[in-house]
Amino acid sequence: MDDLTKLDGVPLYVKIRQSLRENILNGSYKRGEKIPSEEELSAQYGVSRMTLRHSINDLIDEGLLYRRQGVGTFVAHHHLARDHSRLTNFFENSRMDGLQVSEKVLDFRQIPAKYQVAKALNLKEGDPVICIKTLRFIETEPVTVHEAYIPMALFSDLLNMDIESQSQDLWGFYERCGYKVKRGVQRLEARQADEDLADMLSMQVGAPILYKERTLFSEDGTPIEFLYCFNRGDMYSITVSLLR
Amino acid sequence: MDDLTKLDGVPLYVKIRQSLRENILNGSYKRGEKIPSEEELSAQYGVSRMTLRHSINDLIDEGLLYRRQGVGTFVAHHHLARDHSRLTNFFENSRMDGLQVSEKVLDFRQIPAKYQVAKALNLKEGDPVICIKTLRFIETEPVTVHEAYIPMALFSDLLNMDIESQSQDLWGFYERCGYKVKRGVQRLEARQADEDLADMLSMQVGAPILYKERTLFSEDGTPIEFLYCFNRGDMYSITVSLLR
DNA sequence: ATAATATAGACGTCTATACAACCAAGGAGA
DNA sequence: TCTCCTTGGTTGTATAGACGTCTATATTAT
Repeated sequence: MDDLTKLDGVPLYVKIRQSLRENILNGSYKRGEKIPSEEELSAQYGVSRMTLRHSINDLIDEGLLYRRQGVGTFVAHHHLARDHSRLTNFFENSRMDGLQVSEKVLDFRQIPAKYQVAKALNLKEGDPVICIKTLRFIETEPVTVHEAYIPMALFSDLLNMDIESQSQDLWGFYERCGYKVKRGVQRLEARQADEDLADMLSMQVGAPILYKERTLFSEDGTPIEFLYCFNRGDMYSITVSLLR
Repeated sequence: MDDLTKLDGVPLYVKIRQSLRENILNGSYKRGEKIPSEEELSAQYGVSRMTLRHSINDLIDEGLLYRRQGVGTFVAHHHLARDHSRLTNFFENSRMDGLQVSEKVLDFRQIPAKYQVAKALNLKEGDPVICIKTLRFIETEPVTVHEAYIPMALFSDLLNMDIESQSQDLWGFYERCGYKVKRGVQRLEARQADEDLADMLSMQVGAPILYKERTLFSEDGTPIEFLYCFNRGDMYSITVSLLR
């Protein structure tokens, strides 16, 4: 049943986690039902109980399992869609839905940071930042004005690159520079389109705009991007998952 | 330095986690700097390395620390505000900001579930649900129309209770019924006030509304609440943190 | 019947140890 | 000077075992 032949560099707990995850998703372990005890499973997989617990802990974090001390470990009744629990970006998300997405770069240059940008990026007012302003489309329809600021000090390479090709994969670019996007904080408001926005997004002045401000952080907590985002209210909604 | 006298029922890893957290927050371990090695800390606290790692793992999940294999463990440069990373509710949040909050119950009764409600709560259309509609105020200003649906089957007790006192602490009520709020999924849109909303929220027809749909889940994945929420765009914003 | 108690099974915590993987820095050799 | 390699330090994975705590159930006493 379970090979788990070693020597491939994949940790045991990862393989076991994967095996358990499959059993849950394909229904071998049914929703709400108790799975075998840790003792039993560790014997089944031929690993120590601590290793097995490592796998189960991960699946609990994913929301697939839950424990009741003194009773057992159970499959959750409701599996949250994986995307919801993750920080994803516009292109990833929309392409996942099978939609054609594209963008047009409106502006791209180095400027001194204004107060709000500097504060979010942990810089001083006036420090150099790169500003990338784009208009984003879903299936030829303009839906979002996107205004990103990234610290010059971290990503000066960007200025020497082909922005058209980079701007669609900023996250990849960050990673190639050694900063993995790990966390973010975003704030959302409902606003109304002013003349500029209405013009760019082909909508009426006063129509609803879903406004978003977001800061992205790398694993070590360095702020790597601050973003203003104006989304057409009639074309865009944002889904997020919450933990307690 | 570190007492950790046992016999109080508090696990060692929790005490150590707390001690480390304090050292981080009060600056004994400075941002970006390396903390002592796991070997060193486990000796310092007089516990095994595995126990110490348990504490550190928790703090990494909180975003206070990060590891670099082969190098060490470091204090994150940017500590996300604790509230942001958590699922919190309206009253908790606003009171934390020192604001006076209150609410008026507009409607409270048992009704058959409509399609969307039934689907979110994992019920069949027409199954009985309890509907609680309230108007919420910050400092005498109406800001939110709040329409919650909860499954009759789980919380029939609610009908026999003083709704005025319960509705302000629904989460506490859920918990007393054995369902701890653990996860949530919410979707946000920008909309415009119709006549009803404009009237209730003392705003003009067409003014922006931050619309929110939310489902809450207990630890075992049972959906326990589905919510429509209409927030005055000029008074309300939503902040969430994201993980990757 | 009801209440107190014992028990078995399950998860929760903790230890002591071992080796693997990885990284930084310094030394050896070309 | 430059490259390669060794080495020490640190985190990553894994083990076997012990004991604590909690829950549900069966048993016993009242």
